[in-house]
Amino acid sequence: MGVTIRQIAEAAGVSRGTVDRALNNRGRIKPEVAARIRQIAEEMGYKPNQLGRALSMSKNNIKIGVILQAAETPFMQCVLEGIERAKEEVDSLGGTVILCKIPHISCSDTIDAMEYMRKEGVSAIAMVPIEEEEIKAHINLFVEEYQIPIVTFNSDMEDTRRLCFVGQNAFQCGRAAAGLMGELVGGCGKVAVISGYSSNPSLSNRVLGFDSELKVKYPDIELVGPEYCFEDNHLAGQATEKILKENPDLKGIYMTSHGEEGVCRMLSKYGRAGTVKMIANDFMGKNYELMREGSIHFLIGQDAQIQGYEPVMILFRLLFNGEQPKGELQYTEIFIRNEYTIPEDMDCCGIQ
Amino acid sequence: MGVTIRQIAEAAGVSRGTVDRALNNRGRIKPEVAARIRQIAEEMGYKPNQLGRALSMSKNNIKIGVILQAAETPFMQCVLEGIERAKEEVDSLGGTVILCKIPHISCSDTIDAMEYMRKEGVSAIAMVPIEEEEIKAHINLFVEEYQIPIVTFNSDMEDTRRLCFVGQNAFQCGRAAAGLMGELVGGCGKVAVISGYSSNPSLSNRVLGFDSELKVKYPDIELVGPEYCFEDNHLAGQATEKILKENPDLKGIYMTSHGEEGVCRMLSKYGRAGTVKMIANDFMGKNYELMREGSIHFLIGQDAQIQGYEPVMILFRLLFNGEQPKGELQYTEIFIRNEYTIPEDMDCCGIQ
DNA sequence: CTGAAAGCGCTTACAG
DNA sequence: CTGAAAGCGCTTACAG
Repeated sequence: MGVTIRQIAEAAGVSRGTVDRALNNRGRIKPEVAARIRQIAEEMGYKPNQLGRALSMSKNNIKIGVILQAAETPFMQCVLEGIERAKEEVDSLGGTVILCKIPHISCSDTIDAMEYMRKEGVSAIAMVPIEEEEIKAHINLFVEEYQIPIVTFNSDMEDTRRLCFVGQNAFQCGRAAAGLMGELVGGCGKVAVISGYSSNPSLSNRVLGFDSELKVKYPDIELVGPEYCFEDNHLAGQATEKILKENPDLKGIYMTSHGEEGVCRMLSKYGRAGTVKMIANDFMGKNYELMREGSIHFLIGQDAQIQGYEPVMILFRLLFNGEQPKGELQYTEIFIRNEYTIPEDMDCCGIQ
Repeated sequence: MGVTIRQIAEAAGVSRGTVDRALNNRGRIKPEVAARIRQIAEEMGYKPNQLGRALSMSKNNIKIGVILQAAETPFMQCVLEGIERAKEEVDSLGGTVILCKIPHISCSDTIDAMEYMRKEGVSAIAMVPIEEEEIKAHINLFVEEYQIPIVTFNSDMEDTRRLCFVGQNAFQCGRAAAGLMGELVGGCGKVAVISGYSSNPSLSNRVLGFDSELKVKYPDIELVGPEYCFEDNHLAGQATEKILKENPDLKGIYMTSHGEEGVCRMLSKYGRAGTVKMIANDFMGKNYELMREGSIHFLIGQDAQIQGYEPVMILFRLLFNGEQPKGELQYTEIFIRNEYTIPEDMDCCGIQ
């Protein structure tokens, strides 16, 4: 147990309020007195007790808004778990978190949500942005005009005044896949890419990272595709069939996005499951199962929970302690898993 | 902001103390009253405010002891960081953590540390045990006689009354390495193992897991070794040279323990760095560097910080909330990294 | 510029 | 079995 403000007040012969003013630079105090108190506090090794601080400040009620897109998808469900965890922590520290879940992707709903939060009097917002000029303008409006700091997560919106971004470095994710694939196929042969949507920047960046790194590090690998499957198993299966027919000597497939089951089913049908090396993304759906049975060789994942948790906590720390985020780009870790490193007691998101 | 005990008291027409007794099963309350209060609390959606709770309880001063072995090693330095983080958190919640760092491995020092902590009045101990009957007996004595719960970390001590263990599943770690190596060398050829000490159970388990999984999954791989290098670069180099001379067609090396630099230097000398596939453990020393330059292909790591952090927090949660640990064996995650998934802004331990 | 007091939500002796 | 009160360490109007 540490030194308290009361002990310092006694040692300095002043009141507790005066110590508070000195230590927290609140002004309205004679500079000499403040200096003397600060020195005494230093000598006594004073460390403010966060508990007292938080409890006392809980009158202020820090309110943070969170806007989630595509809330119905499994991935966002995991992100949501992280948000809920942060919410519990903020609650227990006397703050409040309000959440808007937007189904699918909607620009107008997003703007409505932002406006709603402003009316609710939030002091900060964490949100998944959408690639739209209107959203961009609104983010800047909130930050500059209303002084409401904004953290983006999952997708970034670089050319705005947002405080920082929390999410995956998709390009690097693709490179990691390339490094794995290069070793899996022994550095030569044909490797295909199946992606989800050509319009999705995260997925495109994975493809880009994968392609460019293969070209640099494994120039003897020939790239096939990308084919697009719109995250649909049936379409993914069709794409796989097409690729297999055109490239009977195919050695590997990298999937940037969902549709893994469809691919694996088709590989099985052609007797190629396990021999065509496969790398997929995210610890969800049937992916662990497919890895256990040998159809998927590596899974690359992001910590979805952290993507929900951190943005909220970054804002809370900012508002509560004045603590600035560590950097503008907070990339979440890129996990590589094989069948031996599947967590045993995992939550719905497959992260331990 | 949630419902408070005061609001419940008003709603129920009783005092706050009575609500406290009802909600925390403290007895000395008429069962019907207790039941009614609990129902009201439920209806109002009461969640205890941890802040008020902690501040109030900080009078009790929960004291937790931590005993660290081989504290001078880089790995334990990282574990130490986790301990420090836990200590800060416990401090800020009104508790105390006292720490004994034991240099090298000493049975008598460990017992002395345990006795010291008991005299200091700790309510629980987190410790790295040593494989000695005396330690085993002492752990049981503390748990059974003195009612001081003990959590082991880093190494386990299975047949004792310790509450739980936090650390790596070394056998599984070896299997993960086998899965990687099998793919790296294309499922056939000669693969060597270099370990640290034959007497260290963690290292032996890695070797065991590696060997057994290769036999099952890649029967065409021929195992060489294990050689022992006592975590010394020079000896590791000699072992490597011996292996290379006896097996000019060597395709891979798995190192369970330190001495990586020595191995890589020798591989370079023979012009085999990069072509002999290498898998090593832990994100420390020069390992990331060796991976960047292509000498090491995969690193398998454990979250050393968590190994320090969790044991302390498990005990704190137990003493503070009566929260039981989730399971007896809390295996930390097994991370696989290639050169593309090296965290950018890492602390000394190489974990983000 | 400084102090005395009330309050944040909970727990805990102490009376009764 | 129940209540009234003090206290944990801090912040914040309110007086002066």
